[in-house]
This record gives sequence, C-alpha cells and structure tokens, in this order.
Amino acid sequence: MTRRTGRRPGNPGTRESILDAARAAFAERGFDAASIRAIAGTAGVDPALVHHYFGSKDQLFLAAMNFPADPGQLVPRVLAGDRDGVGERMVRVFLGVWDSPAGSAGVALLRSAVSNEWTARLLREFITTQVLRRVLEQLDVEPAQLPLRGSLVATQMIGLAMMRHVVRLEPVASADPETLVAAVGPTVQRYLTGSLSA
Amino acid sequence: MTRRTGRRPGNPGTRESILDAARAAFAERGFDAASIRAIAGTAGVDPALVHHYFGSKDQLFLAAMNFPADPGQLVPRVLAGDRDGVGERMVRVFLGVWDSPAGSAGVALLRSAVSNEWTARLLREFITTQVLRRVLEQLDVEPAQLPLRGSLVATQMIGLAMMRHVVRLEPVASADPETLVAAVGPTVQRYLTGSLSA
DNA sequence: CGTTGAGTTCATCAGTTGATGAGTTTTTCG
DNA sequence: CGAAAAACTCATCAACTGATGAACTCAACG
Repeated sequence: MTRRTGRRPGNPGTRESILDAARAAFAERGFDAASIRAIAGTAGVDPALVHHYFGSKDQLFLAAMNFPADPGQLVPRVLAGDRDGVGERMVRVFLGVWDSPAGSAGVALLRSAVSNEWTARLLREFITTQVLRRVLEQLDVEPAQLPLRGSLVATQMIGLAMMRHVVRLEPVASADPETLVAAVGPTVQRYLTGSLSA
Repeated sequence: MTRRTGRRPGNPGTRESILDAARAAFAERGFDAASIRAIAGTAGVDPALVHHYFGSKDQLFLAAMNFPADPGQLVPRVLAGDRDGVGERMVRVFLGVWDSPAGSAGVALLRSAVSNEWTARLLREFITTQVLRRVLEQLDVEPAQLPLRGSLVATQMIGLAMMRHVVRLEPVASADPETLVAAVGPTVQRYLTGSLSA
C-alpha cells in the first residue's frame, strides 16, 4: 500500500547535532534570546533545515528538553533507604543530575521559565507531577500538608540550582557536592518530614 | 553666569510614569524581552521620549532599579533581637520587601539576571555586598565559614522569591507570610548559626 | 513681544528575528 | 537507469528591535 521508495529517513546524525546545539544555546541564553540562526550556525547547518526538522522554535525547544534524565529511575534512588536519610539522598541525586549532561537541559528550562510563560508552566508541571508527587506519595505524610511541603522543597532545590548554575554565586557554584549535601540535606529532610510550625 | 531662560526642567510626572512603566515591564518580561516601545506605550508617551530622558535601555534599567528599598534600613530590623530569632526575622523582612512596591524591582532584577550577564553581575554584587555581608559581620561566625553560610542563605531566599513571584508555584505563591516565616525561618537560622556538617 | 530651552513627537535607519516556499542535491529502491 | 522521497540550501518576507536627528509645542523669562 504505502510507497516505499526514496531516501531513507534514517539520519547521519544531523538531527542530533541540531538538538545538541539547541540544548547548549537554550541553556546559555534562555528560550527567547537563543536564535535559530545561532543554533544552526554551531550545528553547521542552514537555518531552514532546523525548521524542516522541527517545524517551529517551540517544537525545537520541546524536542531538546525531551528528557535526558528519567525521573522514573531517579526517584527510587531517593527513596531507597531509611526515612531519615531521604533529604540528603534527594540533594545528592539532584546535584548529580545537574552536573551531568542532562544538566544543560535543566539550566535551559530554568533560564527559559523565567521570561517565558509557557516554559514556566512546563517547569511547574514537571516539578509537581514528575518529581514532588512521586517522592511525597511514598512518605506517608499528612495529605493536607503535602502541597506545602512539596513546594517548600522546590524553593530550596530551585534556589540551589539557580545559585550554582545560573547566577553562579560563589562558593556554592564550585562547592564540593557532598559539602552541599551535608548543608542542604537537613533542610530538605525537615520540609519533607519535620515540623513546619514554630 | 548661567542662562536662566526657557521652560522649567520641573516635570509634570512624565518621567516618573516612564519609570513606573519600565519597572512593571522589566518585572513582567525581563530586561531583554521588555521593549522600549511597550514601556512608552503604557506610559502614554512617545518611544523617543524615553531615549531623550534616559539615553539608552541600559541606563533606563539602572534608573528603574535605583532602589525603592534601602538595605541600610532593612538590615537593622533583621539584627534587632536575640540571635536565635535572626532566621525568622530575615525571612519576615525579606517577604515584606517583595510584597511591597519595591518587590517589582526585585522581580525585574531576578528575571533579568537569568538571561543577561551584566544584570546577573548586578544581582550578585547586590546580594553579597549589600545584604549578606552586612548581616553576617554582625553575627560573629567563624570567618572561614562566612562565604559558604552566606551563599547558602542566598540559595534559600532566592529560591523562595523565584517560586513565589516568578514561577508562582502553589501553595507557596499565595501562602500567608507567617506560614513561610515559620517554615523557612529555621532553615535560614541553621545556615547562619547552626552546624553545617552531618 | 520674542528668545530660549525643555518637553514632546515624527519619520526613519539598520539590524535581527522566526518563518515560508521554491528549488537543488543526494540517497535509496524498483 | 530513472523515479521517488528525503536531506538540504537560497532568497525573501513581515515584524519587531534600539536608536537617531530633525522638527514642533509650549511655558518661563527678560
């Protein structure tokens, strides 16, 4: 039935090199400031080819974010162990992701979410549905406190990522991961399982 | 000596309305995405007039940021009281500033710092020289730990501001200030004066 | 009045952006 | 080979950006 002639859609890697360049550009400059021309440039490709593959800048961004780190694998590592260590393990896994290649996608998402409403929505939904919900539903905290505890954790984690990878405030920007685990772990632990009132 | 003729430089408020519009625009969209045309539009003014008053977009930004909240007055309010309450007082004062008119300048600075290197430098220097240094030098902590403690505080405070005013993650975005003071205060207290190792 | 100078507007420039559509090259298969 | 389809390029559009400089308006002063 279907026509089966012509050049095979299988790519010699051009598509991937565009995605790499896009991730780097979005991470460095944010969604709005990153230009398709610059992305095509560092990928060694005509700008129109980017549109040919991805249609629009929005779709390119989504494809570039589509996700180098799988929360489904990460969350169990946070939960594996005693309940009192979940805070430290969360910070440790979190820092590991941001220091990995997947981190550039995170920086891109973070940078973009700040001046672009639809990427902010993306970040919000990723945080709530992919990360916080999964962790918190395994910790049998009182359900009414769940959203507050979750978003408090988010304030500390996003603040940490902002200072370490975006604003780059020293010494947090270059600190040894385990130093930060020891310092920030207890904070996350208290937000998750501790008392929140004075 | 000086010529003293012509229309008086005293303004019918046009300059201020431009600054107000600029603060709002920078807060809502960040430095790059905010356009002089849009600012002039909401101020009810010709775009060229903005250049006439402020020269360039950079100078307009600096003028708009120039500063609705004075750290010199705020820091004493954080320090006034017992050493064990400094964390809660810091969060309380911090939230107060962000919920005031001065907060829009803060949001503008924060939004802009993310996709613009020179505004990031501005934010960094403001955090370190105007806020953290002043607070920490009054708390006689061990000098070697001072930078780390300071930047840890910054991660939590900036993360809080990000989630509450930029990403607007609920319920932190709409939470009662005192709820956040009770929840986050102990974190800041520990970063300032507590133990940082496991 | 008439000059002065600040307040204000208009027209316009040069640069960059995302996007489009027609056209060319290259690979694969019958 | 020769047709088909994908990979890729070129020229170009319309929109928007920050910025400039000449011009017009109007209040204050001598």
